[in-house]
Amino acid sequence: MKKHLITSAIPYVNGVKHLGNLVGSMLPADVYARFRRQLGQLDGSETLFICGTDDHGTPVEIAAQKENTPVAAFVQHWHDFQADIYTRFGLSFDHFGSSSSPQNRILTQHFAQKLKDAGLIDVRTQTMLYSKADGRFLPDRYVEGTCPKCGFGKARGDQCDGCGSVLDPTDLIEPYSSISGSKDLELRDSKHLYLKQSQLVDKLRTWIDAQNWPNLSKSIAYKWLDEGLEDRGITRDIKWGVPVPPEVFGDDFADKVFYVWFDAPIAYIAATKEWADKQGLDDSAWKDEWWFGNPDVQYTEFMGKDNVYFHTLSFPATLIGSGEPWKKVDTLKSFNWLTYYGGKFSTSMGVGIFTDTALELLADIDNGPDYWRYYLIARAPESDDSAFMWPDFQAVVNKDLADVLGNFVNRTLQFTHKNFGNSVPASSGNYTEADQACATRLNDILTRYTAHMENAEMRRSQEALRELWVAGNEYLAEQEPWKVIKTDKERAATILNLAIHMIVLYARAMAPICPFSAAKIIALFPELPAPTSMVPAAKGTPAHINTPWAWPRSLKDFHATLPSLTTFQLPEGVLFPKIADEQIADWESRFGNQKV
RNA sequence: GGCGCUUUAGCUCAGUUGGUUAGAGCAACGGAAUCAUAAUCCGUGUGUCCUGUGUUCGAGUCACAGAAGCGCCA
Repeated sequence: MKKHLITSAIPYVNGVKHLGNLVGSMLPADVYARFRRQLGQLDGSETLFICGTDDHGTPVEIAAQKENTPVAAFVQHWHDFQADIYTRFGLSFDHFGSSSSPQNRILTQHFAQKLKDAGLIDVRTQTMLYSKADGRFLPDRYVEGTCPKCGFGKARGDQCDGCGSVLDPTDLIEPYSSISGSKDLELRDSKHLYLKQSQLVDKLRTWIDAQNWPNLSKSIAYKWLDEGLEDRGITRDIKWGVPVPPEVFGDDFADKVFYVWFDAPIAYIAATKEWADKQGLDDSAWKDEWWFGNPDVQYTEFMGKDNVYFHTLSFPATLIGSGEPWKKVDTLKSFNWLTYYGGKFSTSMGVGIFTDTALELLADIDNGPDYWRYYLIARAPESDDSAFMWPDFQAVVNKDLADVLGNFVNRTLQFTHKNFGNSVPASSGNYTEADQACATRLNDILTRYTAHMENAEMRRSQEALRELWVAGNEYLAEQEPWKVIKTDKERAATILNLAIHMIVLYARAMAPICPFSAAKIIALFPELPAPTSMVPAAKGTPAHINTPWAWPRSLKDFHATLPSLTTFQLPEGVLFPKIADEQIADWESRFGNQKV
């Protein structure tokens, strides 16, 4: 039986993520996972969707220090903060873990041990700047000084923002610590562990040759291989991280931790163990079933393009180097950036829309998160960077969700209600050519839609979904039940019966992209099972994890999985309230409407 | 600096292995209809397919050079 393992790149724990982070991996991964779960109800396949926060590294350590908060508490706070936001966006992780979990510490140390056993770990000495005032080694970006090339006063140890030169911290004139400002720096030697990736080049190439990845992913991977993959330092002189076990690597390493990019991808595995542990399952539930040598597992990773290197080379190097049969990625889906009016979303500059703000802006609308989900999927930066603009957001949401879909549901149910009350009018069973043509068309669209979903093609999926909705409006315009009913009530009943079934079809088909709205529509039909949630409702908003709705792969599948419909309710209020022009104008003035 | 991506209708983008009059959605304009949240449906596009050179019977589609924008560089 097929098993679909899905991971989204884990967001850095420090602070709130913006919409670009959301659309770059977690949201498309969620759409794909939801689709897989629904399809699983037809083909029996299982789905596991894992994510978490990336907790380690210097930025977190320093941020916590500045707030005078213990790092672990700082991390826990932001982890919970982010998890809550994602729940409210309807992200249906089976588990949202932490790279600072005990599970990850054990696994990371396990991999380091295995790599050492395989002879792939070297000890090398690095010379780095040490700040006495800060009591720590300074990573490149935390050293500032005057650029030797252009004289720019605030050049960083890795690069000069004045002239763009790539620098070494020791190049800087009058270097100082950007943490404390102290100039009391000195060079000290420090021993570090290196992963001998250069010895894994052949194995990696053989593996990558066999992969069916998108061009972008493959070309990035080959580029690194062609240039000769360099050995990589996997330890750091900081305190916050997975400790390097001195019993394995010696006392020189007692105060060191693994580099954040060494332990972060391992957290995919560790978070799966967290998931199993939480339910009291034994190790085979996460290991043998999902990660360790099960040939039935199909593994799909979602990430922004900046993460491709780590997922195509460095993480696989860890897995392959271990000599153990750990599951490696099968399908690697990478995204470009969402920009704010063509400029960068920037956390430090406060440019763009952050996920918590996005939720607040539409807090009055109970399916408001779907507005974001739908829009972001429609504009997913799949082949190129894609620009967020307020009027575009308004146009897509109002036109597609409110006018095309919302109005179809409303016009169908209102008209039916006037003529047949709350009962679903029975079909005569006599179908016209037009009915057949409509069915054929819906079937064609569903076939394409399913194929796009299987390939995790977001924009195309959204287009197909929209086509389904348009087909319903066209059918009504053609059949004119409001005219037919004056002379032939039975025929009008058949038309409406079909239109009402389309509503349910739409709800099931849109559930991966717009789960909240799908649930809202399904709730109009008392005979249809309501969604249940695995995740506790956060702030009154359920995540709708377990949708009991089979995927409508075809009309045949749709009908086979549908209980008979006899009654319905009119929606209370409007399914998709529109976003007003004044609202957009207000947001434009608040957040800006030009490139920064 | 190295490498890569992008450049197609006012806007956002599709265009498979090169093959006849280059497509979709939005916007705009015209019309139909009135069941519906004035929503819907139908119709309307003379676009140096960034530029240049080349390969070819034939190029948006391939090659080379260049321009602009963007990204990545562990």
